[in-house]
Amino acid sequence: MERQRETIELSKARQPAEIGPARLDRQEHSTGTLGKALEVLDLIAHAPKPLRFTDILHQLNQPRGTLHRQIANLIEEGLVELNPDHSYAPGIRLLNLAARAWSKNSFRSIAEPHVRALHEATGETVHLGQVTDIQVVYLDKFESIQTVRMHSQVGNASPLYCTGIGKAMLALLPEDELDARVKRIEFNRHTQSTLYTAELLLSELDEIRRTGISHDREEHEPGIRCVAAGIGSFQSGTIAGISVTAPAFRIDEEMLVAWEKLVVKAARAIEADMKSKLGPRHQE
Amino acid sequence: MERQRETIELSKARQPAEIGPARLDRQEHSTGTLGKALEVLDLIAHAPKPLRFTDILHQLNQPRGTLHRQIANLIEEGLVELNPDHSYAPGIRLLNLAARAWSKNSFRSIAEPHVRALHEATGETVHLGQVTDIQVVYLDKFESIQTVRMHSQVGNASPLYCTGIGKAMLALLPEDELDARVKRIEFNRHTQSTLYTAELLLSELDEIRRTGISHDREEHEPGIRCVAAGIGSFQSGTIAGISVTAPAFRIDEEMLVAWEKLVVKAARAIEADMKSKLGPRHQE
DNA sequence: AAATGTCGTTCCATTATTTGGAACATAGTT
DNA sequence: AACTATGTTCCAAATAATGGAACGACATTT
Repeated sequence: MERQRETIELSKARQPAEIGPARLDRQEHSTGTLGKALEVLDLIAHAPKPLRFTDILHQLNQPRGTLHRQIANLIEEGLVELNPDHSYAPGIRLLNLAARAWSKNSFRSIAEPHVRALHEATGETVHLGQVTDIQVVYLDKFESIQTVRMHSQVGNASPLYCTGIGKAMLALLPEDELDARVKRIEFNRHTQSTLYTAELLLSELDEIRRTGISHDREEHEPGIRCVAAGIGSFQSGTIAGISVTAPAFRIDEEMLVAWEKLVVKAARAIEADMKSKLGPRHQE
Repeated sequence: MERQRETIELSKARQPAEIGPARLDRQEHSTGTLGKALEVLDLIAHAPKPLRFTDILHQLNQPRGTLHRQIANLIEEGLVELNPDHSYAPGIRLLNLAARAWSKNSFRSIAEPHVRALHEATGETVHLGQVTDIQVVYLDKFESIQTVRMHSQVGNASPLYCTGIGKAMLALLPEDELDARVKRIEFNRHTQSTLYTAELLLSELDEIRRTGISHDREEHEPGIRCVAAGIGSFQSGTIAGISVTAPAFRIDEEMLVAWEKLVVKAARAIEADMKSKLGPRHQE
C-alpha cells in the first residue's frame, strides 16, 4: 500500500483472493476500521504525556486527513476528549464502559469473596489479576490500609516476567504458547533482582510449576515482595492469579509460609467455585 | 440504502455531494463503522443480563453476517469476551483503557485534593461527577466507611433529574441547551419525592440557581439524601458537580447547613484551581 | 430415526466507507 | 511580512463493510 502507486497501471482489476501469500506474516484477522481507531485510542491512552495532533501523526505515520477524521470520530463517540490546549485525552465514556465490564466480569465476581477473605486473613494488600497477551491486568484489589487510592491498580497492566501474579500465570501456559509469548517480552531490569533474561525466567517458572507458588522478591519494585498463585488453566480458558503483597521489611519466614498456604488455598477455592458456577452451564 | 436496489440501474455513478439535502434529519456526523461497533459494544455492556448472539441480533435488527463480523472484530480487539455459554460480556481491555482515562483526567486530578478534604471534613461519602449528555458519570468517590467497594460508583452513570449532582449540573446550563436536554429525559418516579416532570424539575433548578446549592431529598433512593454544588460553566467546557451523601436519619438541620457551606467552598476551590492550572496554558 | 427449528458461521458480489494526497486555514516564530 | 508548524476540508481512488443466502451443528419434536 506504500509507494506502489506508480507500478499498478497494468492491473487495475482487483487481484482475486488466491494470490494471497504476500500477507503471510500479517496478523490473523485484521479488524479493519475498528482496529485502526483503537490504535489511535491506545496511543492516546498509553502516552506518558498528553499528545497533540502532530505527535500522533508522527507516531502513526498516517496521512493527516485520515488521522484527523479518525480522531474526530473518536471524539464524537466520547472515547477521546480534546483538551483546551489541543492535546487529547481518553474520554470518560471509557470509564462508563469499564464500570460495566468490571461488574459483569463473572470471574472477578466469583473470585471476590475469596480475595476479600485472603485480605482479611493476612491483613495485607491482595490483588486479583488476569493475563492479557504478555501483561497482567489487575481485576481487583483490596488494599491493606486506605492510604493509597483503591483505584491505583485496577485496570492497570504490569509485565508478566517481574510480578508474582505474572509469573504464576506464565507457569500455567503450555510450552509452545509460553515460548511464543516469552519471545515477545521486552525484558527490563527494574531492580537488582529482576529476572532479566528469558533463561532466568524459564528456570524460575520450572520452580513455580513444582511448588505451585510464585514469589516476587523485589523484582519489580525495590522493597516490595509478594506471594502469588495461579488460577485456572490454558484449557479452561481462564488464566489468572492471586497475590499477597507487602513491604519486604515486614515479612518474616514464618509469615511467608503462612501466606503461601493461604494464597494457594484461595486459588484452589476460586477454581472450585468457577467449576461449580460456570462449568455446569458449559457442560450440561 | 433500503429496498432501492431495483431503481438505480440508470445512475450507477455516485451522486456528487451537492445533492445532499436528503440527509437533513440525520445525526450531525455519522461516525461510520466505529459508531456501529460501539452500538454493539454499548448494548453488550449495558444489558441487564448476558446477551447471546440472537438476542443482539433481534435488538439491533441487522443482518446476521454483518453482526457476526462486528462482534468478531470486537472480540479480536479485546473489547468483548465470549463466555463459555455463548453469551457475550464486555472485555477487560476496557478496564485498562479506563484506568488510563481515569488517571489522565485532568479535571479529576485537580479536584482530588478538594474531594478528599470534603470527605475528611464531613466524614461522609463524597462524589465527584461530570455531565454526559443527560447523565451524570461519577469520576471519583470517597466512601464514608469502607464497607462497600470503592468501585461501586466510579464510572457508573445516574440520571440528571433525580440526583443532587445532576440537578446542580443542569442548573449550570444555558436555557436553550437545558431545554434541549430536558426534552430527552425520560422521567421515572424512583421514589415518592422524585421530581417526575419537566416542570417540577425546571422550577427546582430556578431555586438551585438562586442558592447555588442542590439537594437530593430521597429523590433517587429512599433514605438517601445529598447536598451538591455545581462546578464549572457551559462556557468553560467543564460542567461537573460535587456532593456529600448520607442516610436521611443521620442528618439534622445544623449539619445540613454546615455541609452546604463546605460543599460550595469545595466547588469554588476546584474552580479556582482549574483556572490557575488549566487556564494559563489556554490563554497565555 | 427422521424431520424441524434454532443458533452460529462462512462466503462473495454489491455497496458504502475509508483512504491519501493536496489544497486551504490558522496560529506561532523569525 | 515571510516562514513554519500545525490543524481542517475536499474528492477521486482504494478499501472495507454490507446483506443475502447457504451451510453446519445442535436440540427438540414428530
